[in-house]
Amino acid sequence: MLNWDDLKFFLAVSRAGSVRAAAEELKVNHATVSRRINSFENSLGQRLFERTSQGYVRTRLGDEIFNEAAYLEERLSNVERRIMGNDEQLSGEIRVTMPDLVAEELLLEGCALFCQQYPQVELDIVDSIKLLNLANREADVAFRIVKEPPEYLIGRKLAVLHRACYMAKKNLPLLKKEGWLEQQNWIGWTDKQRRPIGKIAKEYPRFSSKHKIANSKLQAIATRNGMGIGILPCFVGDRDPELVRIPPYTSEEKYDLWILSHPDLRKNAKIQTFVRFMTEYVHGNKGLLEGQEFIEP
Amino acid sequence: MLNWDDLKFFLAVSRAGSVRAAAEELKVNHATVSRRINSFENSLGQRLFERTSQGYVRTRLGDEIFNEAAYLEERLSNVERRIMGNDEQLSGEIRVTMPDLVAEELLLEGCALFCQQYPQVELDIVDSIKLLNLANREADVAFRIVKEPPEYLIGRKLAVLHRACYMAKKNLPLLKKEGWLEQQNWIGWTDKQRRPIGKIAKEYPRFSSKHKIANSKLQAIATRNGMGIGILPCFVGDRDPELVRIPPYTSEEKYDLWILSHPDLRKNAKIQTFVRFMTEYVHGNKGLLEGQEFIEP
DNA sequence: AACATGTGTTGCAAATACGCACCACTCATT
DNA sequence: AATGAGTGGTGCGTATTTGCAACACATGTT
Repeated sequence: MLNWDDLKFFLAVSRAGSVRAAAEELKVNHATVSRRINSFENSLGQRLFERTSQGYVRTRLGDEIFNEAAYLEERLSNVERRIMGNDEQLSGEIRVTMPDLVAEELLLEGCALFCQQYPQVELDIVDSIKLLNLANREADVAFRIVKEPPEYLIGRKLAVLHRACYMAKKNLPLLKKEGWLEQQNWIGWTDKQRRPIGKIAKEYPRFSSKHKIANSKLQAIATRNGMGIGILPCFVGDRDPELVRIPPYTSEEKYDLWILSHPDLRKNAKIQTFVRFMTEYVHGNKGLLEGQEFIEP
Repeated sequence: MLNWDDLKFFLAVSRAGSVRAAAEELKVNHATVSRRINSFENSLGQRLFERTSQGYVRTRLGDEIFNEAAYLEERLSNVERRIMGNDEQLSGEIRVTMPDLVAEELLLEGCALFCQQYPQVELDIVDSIKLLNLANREADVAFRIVKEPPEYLIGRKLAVLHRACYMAKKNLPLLKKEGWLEQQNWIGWTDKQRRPIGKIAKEYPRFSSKHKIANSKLQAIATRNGMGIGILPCFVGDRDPELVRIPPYTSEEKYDLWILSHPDLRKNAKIQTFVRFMTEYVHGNKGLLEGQEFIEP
């Protein structure tokens, strides 16, 4: 039986005049187009195109089919419109979940831009520490900070999150005092993690730990107020005008930021548009996330 | 972008009312239909069918699409007809090659039926011992008697060919004479094979070999005329009214009959129709080929 | 003449779709 | 109840399809 999709390829090549141009239009690799046209012709036992050095030109049979196929495509776009929602515009709801810190500092801005561009789409944003279950479809899209995402989800790594050590900017004059920095303390997270780990923490072996604040946002505020040295994500610290890194100003990569969705939604136009949009948005702010926007004093 | 082929599945399920029935119509596994419908709905973000215990029932959206899709299918048949029509005129020819013996005894009858049902197809039948090259399109379809076909071709095993030992029916009365059978001789093929090989030959260790006839058809005639005991394919011997098997009437499997074509033609409708037709035809005569139609006297 | 840019094809590894064999469930018949 | 014939769903091994990258060839430019 005829493969309907083959006609789509036939039309694209017909109009574009070459395999490569058609491939771009169809957003697939040009080798795929080449092979599918060849396979289509084989299945018919007929040639639809003459191969010239400039590209593909329809044969007589190709011409005959072209008109019918073009008409079909036209009608098909009606179906598509009817399915995709009555407008060309995307509409409906997208449920998104994201960690509160990145949400506040960065992602919400991106979401706002998205809503501006697609006003019909309604975002249901859940800023939750708890990992919502994408498998159960509690959310359509998730931003997560992990090293490796679960393998049953699909998505991309958006950025490598860096962190660095910060102090309150208002204490900057004290830094010149000999021995002052050495007497400072970390701001602790929990009992177990009173001593920060990672290579960056080893730069300051003599720091002690004081306080316990198990929340990133509050850690930032505490640091801002001079309660100690905070290890904060660069996208928080570098952007905060009241914070400065301490010497030697280096940052350390810790986790990765991923955007994830369920494989079933891989072909869903609305979801994928959102994913692409946010991916691009975050890439635009990659420097901040990866701690490259800090300028040494 | 919409996958046009998904509509084909949508239509089939729509009409058949269940995944399994649609699968049969589409000649694919029902799991495939199930998964494609689910994936289609996921890509739309909307349901096209309600799942009931009796099967799939269209939703309101499904109804809307159904009309458009049904119309598209109708128009699509124009394309198909046009291609087929063109196919008839330009290359409405299938080149088939087959061994002469099976051709005469069985396959040609099937070909005749095929031509009757598809009068627009012209068969170019080459009954040749020499193996034509399917890769060079010297033939589109080949019937071959082998144990294992070359792996660069695709096809199916049609039957296991059996052979048995025959004598002229007119000599049947002599069989009652004590010791007559033991004095008979094989009809030889070539020098090297003057003594037949295989387990069936061992049943008659005392037979000598006489004559040399290197052609199956002529061997049959020779046997018919009482020149000796012939080892013949069952589809020749069992069907010949002038031949009978000798005791203990057993048959032995020797080669397999295959129908083969080039992978490039895997999707060629004409070829595949022919292959399917002939496969079915030969299956209908399987008993004869496999020597099960002989009734012991 | 060398080069860049256009064309389509092909080998190979990875992604994807498929068929098979099973399962769970519903419903009608025994 | 027990059975059988429907329904759809799922895990797994395999077959097909795809993308990538490297080609080979033609054409126009430097």
